[in-house]
Amino acid sequence: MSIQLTPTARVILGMLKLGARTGYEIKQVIEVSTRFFWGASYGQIYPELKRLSQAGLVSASDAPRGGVKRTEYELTPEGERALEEWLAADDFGTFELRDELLLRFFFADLLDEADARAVVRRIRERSEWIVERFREIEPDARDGIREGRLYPHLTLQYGLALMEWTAEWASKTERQLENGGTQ
Amino acid sequence: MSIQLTPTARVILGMLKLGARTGYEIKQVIEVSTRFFWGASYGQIYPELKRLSQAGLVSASDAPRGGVKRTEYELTPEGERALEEWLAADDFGTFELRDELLLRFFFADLLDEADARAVVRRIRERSEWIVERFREIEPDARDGIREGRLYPHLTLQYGLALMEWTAEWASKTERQLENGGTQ
DNA sequence: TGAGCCATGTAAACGGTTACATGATTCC
DNA sequence: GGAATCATGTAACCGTTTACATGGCTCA
Repeated sequence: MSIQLTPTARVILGMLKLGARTGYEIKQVIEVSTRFFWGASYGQIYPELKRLSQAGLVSASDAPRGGVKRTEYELTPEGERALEEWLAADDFGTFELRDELLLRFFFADLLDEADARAVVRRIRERSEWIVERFREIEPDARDGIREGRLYPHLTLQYGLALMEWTAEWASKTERQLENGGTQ
Repeated sequence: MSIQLTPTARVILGMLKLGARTGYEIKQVIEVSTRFFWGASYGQIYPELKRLSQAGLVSASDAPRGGVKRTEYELTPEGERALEEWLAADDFGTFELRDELLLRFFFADLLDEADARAVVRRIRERSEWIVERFREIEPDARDGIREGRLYPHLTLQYGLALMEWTAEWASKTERQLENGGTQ
C-alpha cells in the first residue's frame, strides 16, 4: 500500500518521533542505543533525511545556531503513519548477523588446541566488553523510563542478559577445551 | 604482513580446506552451515574465486562434467598460510547485527499494548523457526564429527542454545506484558 | 517431453562506510 | 591561541544482493 522504508529511514523516523531533531542528534542517539543491532552513519543519515523530506514524510526547517547552518526535522502526519505502519507490520523483517569470531570457531578444527581455545576466549572477552558498554548507557535508558520510554530500557536489559549468557557459554566452553580437549 | 582477506574470501578458503571444490559446492555448504552468521552469494563467490586465483591463494583447474564448463579450486600453500594466519589472528574481527524485530521492540512505546506484545511474539516465533532449521542440519554436523570436524557441531550446538534462550526470554516477556502491562 | 536440478557466470542496483571538507563554538 | 567538540554535508569506494542469462544432465 504505502512506501517501503529504507533501512536507515526506519531508525530515523523512530528517532524523530522520540524527540531527536537534527541529523547530528539522530546519530548521537543511535550511538548510545540501537547501534549494536541497527547502526547508521552520517553518510546515510543526511541524504536519507533529504529523501524523506522530498517524499513528504518529514518536514525540514532552517534553524541555524549562530552562524552555523542547521536543519531541524519533524515527522509529518504521513511520516507518523508510515512509522506506525512499519512498527505494526506482520513480518520478521531483516535479521542479519556477521560474526567473524564465530566463523573462526566454526573452522577451529584447522587450529591447534591453544589457538582454538584463544578463539573462544576472544568470544568471551568481546561479550564482556559489550556488557561494559551496555552498563555505561544503562543510566540513560533508566532516565527514559520516567519519561515513559520503557522499551529502550527493556531492550538494553535483553542485550545485557544475552551478552552475559554468551560470556557464560564461552567460559564453560573454555573449561571444556582445557580438560580433555574436545571430547 | 600478508594480504588482508575480503569477507567472502574468508569463508571460501575455509570451505576449500574442508573439502569443497567448486563455487557451487562452496555455496551449498555455506547454506547448511555458516549462513546464519556468515553468508555469501554466487555474485560474490565466483568473482572472488577468480581474484583469489589471480592472487595465487587458490589454484584453478578445468574439470568439466559432460559438456558443462566447470572449474575446481584448491588451496595453494600460500592460500593455506593466509587461512591459518587469519584463523589465528588476535582480534575481534567483524561483528555486525541488523535485527528489525529488535528495532521495533526498541520503539514499542509508540505502539499499543497488543501490537507491542505482537512484536515479542514475533521474536519468539523467529527463534523457534531458526531452532527448527538448526535441527534439520544437525544430522549433517553430527556426521562431520566422525570425520574429525568437531567445531561445526559445537557451533551448531551454540546456535541452538542461543536461539532456545532467546525464545525463552520472549516467552517470559510476553507473559510479563500480559499481566500488568509493562509495570 | 518437460520439470527440476547442476553449474556457471554477469550486470545493475543498493546500502553502507570512510575519508574528506568546512567552519563555528567552547573551553583550557 | 589552540584543541576539542558541535554540526553539516559530499564523493569515492566497497561489498552484497538480485535479477538475468545460459545450457547440460537426470529422471519421471
